Amino acid sequence: MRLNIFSMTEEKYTHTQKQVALYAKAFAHPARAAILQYLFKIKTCICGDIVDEIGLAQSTISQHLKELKNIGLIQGTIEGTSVCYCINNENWNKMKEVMNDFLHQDLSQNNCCQ
Amino acid sequence: MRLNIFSMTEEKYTHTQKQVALYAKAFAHPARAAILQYLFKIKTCICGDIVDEIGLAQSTISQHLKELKNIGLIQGTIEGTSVCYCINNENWNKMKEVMNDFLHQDLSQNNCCQ
DNA sequence: TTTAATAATCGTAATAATACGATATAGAAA
DNA sequence: TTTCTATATCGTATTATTACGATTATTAAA
Repeated sequence: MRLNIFSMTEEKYTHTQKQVALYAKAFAHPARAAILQYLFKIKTCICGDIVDEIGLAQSTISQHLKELKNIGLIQGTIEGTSVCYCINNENWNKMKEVMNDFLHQDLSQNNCCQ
Repeated sequence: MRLNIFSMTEEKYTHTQKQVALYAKAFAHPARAAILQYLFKIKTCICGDIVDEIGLAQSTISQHLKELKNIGLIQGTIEGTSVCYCINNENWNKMKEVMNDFLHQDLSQNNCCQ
């Protein structure tokens, strides 16, 4: 996943559409959904054990963590020889607003086929 | 996008995590976000003009529509020589529930790095 | 029927995502 | 310093996604 792929920078799409797509990409792999859920579940920062929690290679987890960090949904703090990761509340809430607006579009009159 | 890619069928992830990833993939391209927004905006079914609305080839739009239809978020009804597409309310609401649960996980105690 | 319009599908090229092992880096402990 | 531990990054193979033109299929209209 990259930020500057062709379709993301095209003027073809609105800012919102690009934002939705970008955030959705963060969740579009079950490993990242699992990482985020885990960070919420333990309700604190964790140093280390994500690799044990999810059965993927250390380098793969690191790659997923980097993507989540680039998007801003998590943050990492160096803690000695390990890194503590946790949800970035502020950015998570910003993301939630964007996604909520998208998910809660009004459907009331959209029923001609149903 | 396919439903049966390796990572989606692995027992490694929970049903929820796989569902979140699957739904997120639907939004993970700005063209699909745009198509869905457009279907909401016009508040009715549309026969045709999605191709004009979004500047992509007809075959590309058709591909995106197929993906959205496979996931169940939209439905198409043949109407003469064209096809009327609209949001599938029931499935959209199911998706919303899954995504809402994921997005609204409790953050209150998750503040040790912030 | 023939022709036109509309959308789906096919074939395929280009790009992106994913995974993993190997290696590098940085800090802690000895 | 040397060694250990934890994590990041590199290189790369595999697979998935995306886009588009060409073709096919279906229905409407002439």
